[in-house]
Amino acid sequence: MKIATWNVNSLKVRLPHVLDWLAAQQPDVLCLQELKCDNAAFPAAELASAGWHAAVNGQKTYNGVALLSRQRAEDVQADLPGMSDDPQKRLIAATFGGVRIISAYFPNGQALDSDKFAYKMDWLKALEDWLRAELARHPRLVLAGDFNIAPTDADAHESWPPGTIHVSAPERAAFARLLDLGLQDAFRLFAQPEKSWSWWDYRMGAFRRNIGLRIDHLLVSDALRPSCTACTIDRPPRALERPSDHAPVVLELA
DNA sequence: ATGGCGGCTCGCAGCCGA
Repeated sequence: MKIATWNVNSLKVRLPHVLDWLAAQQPDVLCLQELKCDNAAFPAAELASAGWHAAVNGQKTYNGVALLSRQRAEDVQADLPGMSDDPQKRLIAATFGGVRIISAYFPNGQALDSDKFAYKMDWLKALEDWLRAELARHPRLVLAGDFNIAPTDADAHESWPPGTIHVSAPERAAFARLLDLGLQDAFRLFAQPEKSWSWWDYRMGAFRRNIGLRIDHLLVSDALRPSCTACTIDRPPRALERPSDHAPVVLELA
């Protein structure tokens, strides 16, 4: 089983890249984030023509997540139960072949003294609380998405200011609490090149200079860990014309 | 590295992302 995650930064703009990537990579499930379109504007027909089902939790302008798959999604859930008043569309979960797969777009947080950072930490707490129950219901589980957290110093270019957004101690502690629920960072189950990033700023030639962060992750439950055979960051899409600023991350399960 | 890019919007400037 092949599961991937990709923050596309506007599905409308990136649809040609996504269709090409799906055709070439043939994943079982692709978790998308930052659709920036509502459910009515979601390009379901174009995807269906290529043979892909979609479970969508869309939002205009910001956020928006989806699960694309060859098999139809089962037991679809949108949003975090603990954030029922939150209008931001950041999570969708469904079951595929007995594996629970979550596509999540974690809040950015902007800066540690921002209201958006408080929201990020609240969201992380709600995720942790829900995930504990979700893991009990679904031992075979993958939490995939744009976490907006670089979990260790090896996951951020040295130029990223220590202690700031994406690398701060409270964010990393929240990430560690997710692992404590019985999850593994699939990327780190395998030997990887140094300076492996999943996001590069559009500005200042960051991709060409390989200045970035590893903030897109696939966390696998303990029950799935023995099945993991590979996890890689697929850089070439970041080099396309008019790319997303994120690259896909791909997990292979035996 | 703090801006520079690129997406969005009852748009033509400002917000947001990371």
